[in-house]
Amino acid sequence: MSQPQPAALAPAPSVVVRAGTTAGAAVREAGLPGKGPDAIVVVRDPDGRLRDLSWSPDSDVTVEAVAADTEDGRSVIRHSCAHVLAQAVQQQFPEAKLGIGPPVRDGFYYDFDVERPFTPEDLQALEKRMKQIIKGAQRFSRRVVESVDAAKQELAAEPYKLELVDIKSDVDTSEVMEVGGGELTVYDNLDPRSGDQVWGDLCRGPHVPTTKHIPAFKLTRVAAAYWRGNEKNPQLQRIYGTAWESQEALDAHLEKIAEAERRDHRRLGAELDLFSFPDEIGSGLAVFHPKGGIIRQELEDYSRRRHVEAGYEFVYSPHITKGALFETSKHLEWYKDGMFPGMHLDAELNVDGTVRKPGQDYYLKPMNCPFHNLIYRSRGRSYRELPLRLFEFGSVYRYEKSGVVHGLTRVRGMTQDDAHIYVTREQLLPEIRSLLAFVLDLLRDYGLDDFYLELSTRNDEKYVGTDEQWAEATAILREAAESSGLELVLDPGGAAFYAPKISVQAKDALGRTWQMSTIQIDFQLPDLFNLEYTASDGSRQQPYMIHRALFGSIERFFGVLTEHYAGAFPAWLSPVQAVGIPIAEDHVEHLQQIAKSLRAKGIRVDVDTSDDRMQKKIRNHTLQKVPFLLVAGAKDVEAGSVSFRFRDGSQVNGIPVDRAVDAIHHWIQRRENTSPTAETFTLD
RNA sequence: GCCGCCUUAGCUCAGUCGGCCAGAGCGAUUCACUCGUAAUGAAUAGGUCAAGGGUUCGAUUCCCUUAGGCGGCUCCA
Repeated sequence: MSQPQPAALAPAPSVVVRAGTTAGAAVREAGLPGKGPDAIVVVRDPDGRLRDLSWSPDSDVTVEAVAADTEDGRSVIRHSCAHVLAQAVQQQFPEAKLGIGPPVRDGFYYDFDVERPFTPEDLQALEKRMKQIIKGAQRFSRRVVESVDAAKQELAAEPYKLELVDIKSDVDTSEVMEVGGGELTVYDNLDPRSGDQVWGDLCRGPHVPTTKHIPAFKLTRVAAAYWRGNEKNPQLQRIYGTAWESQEALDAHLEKIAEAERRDHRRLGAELDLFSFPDEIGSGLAVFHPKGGIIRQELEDYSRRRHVEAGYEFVYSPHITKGALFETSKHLEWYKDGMFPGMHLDAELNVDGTVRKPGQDYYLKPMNCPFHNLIYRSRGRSYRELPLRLFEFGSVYRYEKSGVVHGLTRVRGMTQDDAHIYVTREQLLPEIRSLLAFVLDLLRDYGLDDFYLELSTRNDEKYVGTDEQWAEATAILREAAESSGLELVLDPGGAAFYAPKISVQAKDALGRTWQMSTIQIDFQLPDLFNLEYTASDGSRQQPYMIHRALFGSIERFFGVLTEHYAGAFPAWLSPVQAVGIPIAEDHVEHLQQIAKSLRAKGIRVDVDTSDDRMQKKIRNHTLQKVPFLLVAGAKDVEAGSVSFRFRDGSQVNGIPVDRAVDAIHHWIQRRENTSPTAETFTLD
């Protein structure tokens, strides 16, 4: 999630720190703020390292002052707040052993090894202690530890910290804040009056000058986490919190979390009667109700149409297959754990129990590509047919571990809008370029328009194929990605074992990013399936294969769009596009006539003839997020008109029926993604 | 898969420190009301308190197991 408060726009002010003086003194002399949301909390040295305000260089240096309300400033506040949390935990639970405590996006956490897990009541008590510590204005004081042995002696009671000291040389990531940067340092918390050490922690820093510089924080949740992220290690108890440069920024952040909860697609799915996950079917397996079905159908129909226009051909394949197919494709070798177990069929036994016919294993398919390869291979192919673009809304099943299924975004059964494109070497780059443009264009049509690209490269631990193949495919993807003009982020080692990939990351209305489309170049499967085509010179050549999913999974895309629009879908996707609301029973007939005209144009419209009062009807259909409410009473009946009320409560009254019908029709036909309002809804 | 929390009416949630007929709001149904821009009134129906086992004179309440959900961790072709 992005920040509710934009970081200060002005460039960070520079100050010169004279040799032997502190950064803090220079900042003060320069007249920069020492408190408030834009207080300077650390400085950045010419090498880009963040330094404490107590830092004192050996020679004159120019540094950048880093304010609390910048991303770096917030990280420092959060990291310092994590220390305060750890101090509070060890006050309250002296036996607690410390894990790590880094800042993370929007907050921080700290891991502890404790006898019993923390309870919500513990969190409250800890918050209270933290507030006392912060009020006490303890000083964060950096101290270099002489040697590894000295550090070990000091940390004898902290087994996890000892481990970090031992592995210090090979951890230097943003997650492990404890060690790194060449020397071992401890940050002591000092009592401001006596100067006594109250608490201390192995840490590379930097920190805010005193605990008073943590203006606002909140502990948010507890969870278990494996020590150093490895499931073979013991689980520690993790406390998450968030901290900000001001109470206002914290409140804005909490409000944003509340808004995300209100938009949660699982909640909206029930409220708007779109889909459900009946226990009887099984975890991670959704059913779409009629209203969700309409949205899904519209999503798919539009996609289908665009794919036809872009030269794709539609294919279908079954949901299960004999295991041999996935042996050929190596899915059974690489992903068996993620597949539903096979079903053993067709075996026949003799009376004595011996096998007469051995039978075979069938599997639910986790991917569509092997099937598409069989379609490709079903007859000889000519270079004239390439690029051959096979598309399928393919249902796939993956045995996701029980703890990971989550609404529509992580399911066990889903529909991929999957395409496999077979091309010659020469066609590869232009095809990927146009593919990328196609993908982005289509995503924009659904209302997502803020993207960046991610290039996932080879995981050297886990891959098949030659160095040349990987280098070539990666270079082509990179070139296509760079020519798109979008920001490109590298994801080293993030590729699947068989191919590098470009993924399109889209930001939704709340600024959260979702991985949407993926594009992969595959040189393995054409080989494993012996795919070939006849070139113009009569030789047999192996095609390249591109895997491509646009939505990824329809279910997930549905979930993302639900949250993006907060359930207020664009009119063209809305399950109910218009509802007629009569003021009294006498006005029903008039609305029925209007509804008839709308239906004739393919618009989904109801007339609410229930016993409810008209105010109640407006409330009901507003809560159902219907884009066009058509109100009619005696005045409208007499004038042959109708009155509009929109989702935002704005209204346009007394519109002649024909104009109203045309305007709604045009709005939907244009696939406007915004909600109509009195201001934006034009009647021409 | 691991850790923690949770599961009471269709939905959201009270409640029972182990004891008579388990409550509310919304929703549903019926009746009355016919109303100009976010909740008209009344009545009725609806629950083996997730499932199974145990402890107990007695369990929705305590314990165990299972299923499902939620928040993380690990994983995500």
